Amino acid sequence: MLEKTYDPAEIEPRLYESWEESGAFKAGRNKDGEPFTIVIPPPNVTGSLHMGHALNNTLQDILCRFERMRGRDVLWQPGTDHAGIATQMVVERQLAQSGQNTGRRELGREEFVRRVWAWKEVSGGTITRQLRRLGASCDWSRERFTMDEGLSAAVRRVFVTLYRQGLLYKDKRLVNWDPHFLTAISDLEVESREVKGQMWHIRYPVEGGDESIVVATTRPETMLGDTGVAVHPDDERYTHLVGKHVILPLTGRRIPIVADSYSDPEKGTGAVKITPAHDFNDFEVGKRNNLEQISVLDIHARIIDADFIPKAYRGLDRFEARKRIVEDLEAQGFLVEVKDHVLMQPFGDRSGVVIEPMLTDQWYVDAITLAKPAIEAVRKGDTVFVPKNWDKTYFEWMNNIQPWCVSRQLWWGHQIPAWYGPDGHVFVEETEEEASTAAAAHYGAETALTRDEDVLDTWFSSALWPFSTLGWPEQTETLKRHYKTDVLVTGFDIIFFWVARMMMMGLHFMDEVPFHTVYIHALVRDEKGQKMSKSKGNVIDPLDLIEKFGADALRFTLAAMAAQGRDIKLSTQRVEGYRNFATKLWNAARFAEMNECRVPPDFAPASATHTINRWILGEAERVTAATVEALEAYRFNEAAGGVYQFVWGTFCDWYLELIKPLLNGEDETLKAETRATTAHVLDRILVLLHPFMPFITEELWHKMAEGAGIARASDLVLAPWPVVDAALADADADAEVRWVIDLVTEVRALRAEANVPAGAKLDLVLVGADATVRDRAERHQDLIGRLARLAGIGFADTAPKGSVQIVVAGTTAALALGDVIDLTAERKRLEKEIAKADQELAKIDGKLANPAFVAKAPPEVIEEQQERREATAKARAKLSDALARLVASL
RNA sequence: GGGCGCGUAGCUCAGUGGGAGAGCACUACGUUGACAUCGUAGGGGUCGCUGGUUCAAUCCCAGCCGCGCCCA
Repeated sequence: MLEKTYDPAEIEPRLYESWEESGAFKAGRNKDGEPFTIVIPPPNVTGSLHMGHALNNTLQDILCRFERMRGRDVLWQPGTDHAGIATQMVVERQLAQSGQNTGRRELGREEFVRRVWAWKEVSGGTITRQLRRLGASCDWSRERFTMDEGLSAAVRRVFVTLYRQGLLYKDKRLVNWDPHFLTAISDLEVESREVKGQMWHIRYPVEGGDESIVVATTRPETMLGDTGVAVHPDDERYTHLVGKHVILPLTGRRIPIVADSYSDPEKGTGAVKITPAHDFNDFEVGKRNNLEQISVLDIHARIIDADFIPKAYRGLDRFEARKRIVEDLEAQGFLVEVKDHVLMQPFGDRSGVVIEPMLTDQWYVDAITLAKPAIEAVRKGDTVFVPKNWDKTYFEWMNNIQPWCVSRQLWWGHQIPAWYGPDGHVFVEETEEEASTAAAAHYGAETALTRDEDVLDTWFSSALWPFSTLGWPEQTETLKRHYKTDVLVTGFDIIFFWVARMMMMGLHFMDEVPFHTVYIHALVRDEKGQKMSKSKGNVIDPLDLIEKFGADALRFTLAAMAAQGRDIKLSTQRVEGYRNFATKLWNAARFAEMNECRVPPDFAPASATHTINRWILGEAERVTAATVEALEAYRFNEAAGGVYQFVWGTFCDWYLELIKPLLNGEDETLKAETRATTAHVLDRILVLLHPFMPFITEELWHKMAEGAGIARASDLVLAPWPVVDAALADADADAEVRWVIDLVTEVRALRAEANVPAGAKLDLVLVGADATVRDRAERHQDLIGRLARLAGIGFADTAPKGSVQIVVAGTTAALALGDVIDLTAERKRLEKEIAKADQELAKIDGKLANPAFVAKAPPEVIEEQQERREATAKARAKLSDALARLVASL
């Protein structure tokens, strides 16, 4: 016997363990099945589960469980990401907090990396444990880590291959430099924010004469590295100065005035200072005009110690230097004016400090070349985005892609497989031995090499994830069988970081797209629509919700809210509501159990005879088909909503109520059929709900069988998904039950509006009922009586005196209210109903009277309108009859 | 400046070229041996505004207003 209440906290962990032990999630278990493959977006190894993960993995799990039941050989490939900068940050912070005053540099690279690994060992299990708690049916036996042996080998192979193909190279260019972490970062890791600053107008004297030119800048301190002044070629104010030189204040350096269309005559003074080594635009201007590139900042963004820089500024922090330089310019009369100015300033997304464009040697991937096939693949539809619109975002980025800076001056990550000889010659090889061999060949003798200190951008290894996790560069069976994968489920925030790069790498190395579908889901926000963040303190921890309401409730909530194209504003109330849904299901199962419902081995739904049973069997097929259709289209919310409505609104609210008289009746054959049907439909519900609510459904799957003394062929997780049997739909049964439901609903509404005490049983008379109605009423009078609280159902040609009338499907039903009738209320009700019908009629008549409508609308629409008009008119006539009679009796 | 998206019940949100929906909240009443984490019923909306297309627009198109996000 099922416990009175459902306790997810007890059930969920136990069931997960048993699934994992039985190998239910293992790929290859079902060798005959067509493969279905999803690679998990690898969470940071030292992270913990947040709401975005919960959504992301719930959706993947729904698909995996659905396809597994449908007979596919499912591989949900799990794993974690080493998350270079993020993880290094955490460990550095720990070092700082340990109070031992040892930073990573004091520790040394080897020891520091050892400590990061140690931290990974300690905390690395957290997120995978939490994914299990959520119910994620990953094949954990295949769990990977971006820095494990195999994946590291893949990284080296890709690096070396791209290098040899000329698609990866070392270059001295401006990069986004993070002066806090002392590393280069990619464009994507830079956040531009609007900042209130100033615009300084500085006068640069023109060489040989009294003239001067005023430049406007937001970064006066970089003037130490100015190597030119640019004016627009068409700007007549300055034409005569082009080709001349200015003498840079404070340093006295002599720099040229050049014409370049980069300067905007409308902005500032129309003249700009050019600092090629510290500004991306200036870098380009400098290249076009052959200007020198002079770096004036060190890696900490302090003014360097160099001869050409006045002593007073050497070693100053950039902001301090700005202050001093502005003061000095003012003192010496070079500062013309200072204006408040709002500018876009780049910040490191992790460090939060102002990013400095710096001229450094870095490794770059030729993304422009790699992007071409990746763009084409989406254009051709080899990979489709769902919702479709996201392909625009993808194209936008890919069409404007820049060389990808992949080197990082960090310690935690894949060290770049490049070695340098004494003369700086570079050897790019997969191993140190190969590099040594190459060096020996190059120099004609054994030569000591030093390895490149840098590591690769974390996303470099993530980009290989769909094939590296399957065994590449080895040509494994798994790789052959499961690449390309099926669908990638992810948030839009990493389309650039990850999706685009997987597309490029997948196409380049596997010659095939990594997935046929990219399902982009929403962002989970708090109930006010704010992005959840630690600093705002509005983070809802999915594990708290799981603890409180169960993983099933959280999963169902996320699925039900995962409508395409809109963010999810999560409220606890909603989760609570779906917890109640789980309880409802539990209680429905208890009811079935109490009534000894079970599916006999030879049960054939098609042979069911009773209308109620035939009706629910047809409905069950319909909801099954709808669920499949919705899931195949990634409409999670529709799938969830449809099943919810069926379980609560159809099965519990009506079917279970309708069969109570049958189960308590005398007809044993009918009872047996009804029990079988109930159990059959309940089983169906468990199957349909399993992808969404795996725990409670699995529990009931077993508990119901136990109670009935039957054995299940398998756990629900591996049970076969039903093939829809459309032949079970029975239009007559549908119409009949619909009629019963309408009648009961109408009578209930009437009772409530007429303030009939809940306990009072009334007589119902069907007026002028035809054979069909009479037949239906007689057949179902017990249950109609029960649900509508009737003493009995009779038939008559006219409504009994003093009765109140309603119209159900064209037939007048009279309720003898006797003393309990509230005549005024009843009159009001009838008038309201009539008014509603009149409004409706006016609307339809308006349409039908319109010749254009009759001429142009499709025949079926016209017919439908005519039918509606007739039905409404009939009902209105009966209502007004009833009203007339009522008024007469007053 | 470029791009994407959103404005539907008090709140959170579905949805559709032809009869406005759900959950929560609210109100009233609770009875029938699954369920008070429940049941029954009810109130509540010119579907942001203005035009256009159409026989017909909440839905398609344009403009406007308000809001959000991404990129520069």
